[in-house]
Amino acid sequence: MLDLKLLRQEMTHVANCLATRGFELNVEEFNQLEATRKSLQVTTENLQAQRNAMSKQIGQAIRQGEESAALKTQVEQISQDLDINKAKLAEIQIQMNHFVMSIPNLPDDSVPVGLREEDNVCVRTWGEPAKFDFTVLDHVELGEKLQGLDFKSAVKISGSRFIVKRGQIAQLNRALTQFMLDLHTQQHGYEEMYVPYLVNQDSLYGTGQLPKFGGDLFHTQPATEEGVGMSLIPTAEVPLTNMVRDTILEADALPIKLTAHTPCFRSEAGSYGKDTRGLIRMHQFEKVELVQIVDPAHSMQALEALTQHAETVLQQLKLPYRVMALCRGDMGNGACKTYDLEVWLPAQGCYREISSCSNMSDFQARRMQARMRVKGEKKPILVHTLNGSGLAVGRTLVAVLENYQQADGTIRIPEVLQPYMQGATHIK
RNA sequence: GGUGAGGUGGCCGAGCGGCUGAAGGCGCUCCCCUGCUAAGGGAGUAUAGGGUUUGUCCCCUAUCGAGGGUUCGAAUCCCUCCCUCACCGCCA
Repeated sequence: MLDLKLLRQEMTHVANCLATRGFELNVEEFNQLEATRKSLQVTTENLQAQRNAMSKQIGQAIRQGEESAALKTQVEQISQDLDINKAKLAEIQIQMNHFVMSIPNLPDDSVPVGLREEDNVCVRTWGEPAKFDFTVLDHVELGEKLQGLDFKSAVKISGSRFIVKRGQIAQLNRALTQFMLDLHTQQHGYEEMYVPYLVNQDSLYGTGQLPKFGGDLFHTQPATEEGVGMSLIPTAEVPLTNMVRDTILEADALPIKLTAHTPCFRSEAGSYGKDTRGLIRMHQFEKVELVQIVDPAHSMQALEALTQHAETVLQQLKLPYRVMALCRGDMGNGACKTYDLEVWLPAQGCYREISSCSNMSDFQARRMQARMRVKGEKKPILVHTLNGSGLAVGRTLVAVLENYQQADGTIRIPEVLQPYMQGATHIK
């Protein structure tokens, strides 16, 4: 959510800036809403002030045993007007709120201009794609050959875009998450968290999934008729970031660095036909998430650091990758800057996204009212929030299978994972 | 799920229809005093929105778990919901 004051005062600048990410701000609609809001709010507050003052008079009159009936009828009239105005104002505020909540974040100046994926800029690459002297298999063939990826059972049990992993592959999956969590907690200073997988609506508004992207989520049925159901998390970013919702933090409590391993659930509505083969796009997948809550002055350095933390996972696994700075049009709604990590997949002969690291600046903090106290400042200021995958476990598994495959269809186990596999060196 | 007790400012805790944005205490900030330390005295100390100015000044409104209701007026009364605690039941 953007700063309403900024929106009011720098409308043209904001609109132009948003246009560079492909969002058309309806200036006219906003101005109209704003004008109506202003006049309604002023009259409403004036009426309230009148009512409060006269009610006080009535109180005094009664205490002194004076007549108060005339005053009462006057106030009654005011109250009636007030009710009408209040209702109108509430309606406008709902509209305003929806309007503002639907506006994406302003991109940072350093973000490449462009609207499509092709406009993303490669910042650096790491590692060399290995050369194979045999025909490489993709992870689906490898997984089925090793009887470790069971797509048939998953379809029977749940449907498409689900997976059953078994045996050594299931274990490798577990090894990956253990390895990632250990790395981030022991080397990168994150606190390990265990969080709910079902969250309430406030949390989803806080991190920006709602109101715009409810269709990407799985929602549970309301528990009661009036009650609103909870939703399965699409990423641990939601519970982790919402830890600081409605909180004023002391400066010395920052930065807060949190990590959690959770399943993630996405409806993938609108992605029909995309990545239908294999593990790339699942309704349920696992991720080790990194979240940082920082002083706004340091958020850009924090983004670089957080991206490094995610990169370290790939480096230790010796998986070739590249870092892409997303262009304005390709970034997620709440991000002011995003780096995607793309891992090399030999079977596809291309790099595929395995992590997305974003600085959300104050976009989520404003929605969540997550603030900090600054020395010398009277008012608390909004913190900045960042998040990134460190990494998507399912896709990392794909990368390991494909990059570490051998001519006979077996898989070497990356050295750093072997301690987590009882010292095993291969999956056969 | 049942019964009972509660949810008030950074924290503790009063208030139970108007004089309460909220006593008192703790904490914190500034000042004074005391040669250090301890103690003492004084002042200040919520958040959000708006008006007005762009002067960190002033004014207004809202907020005592959330949402409704009663009333001229609600932290205070009524209803619904959420949460916390205790006991019972059930259960991984």
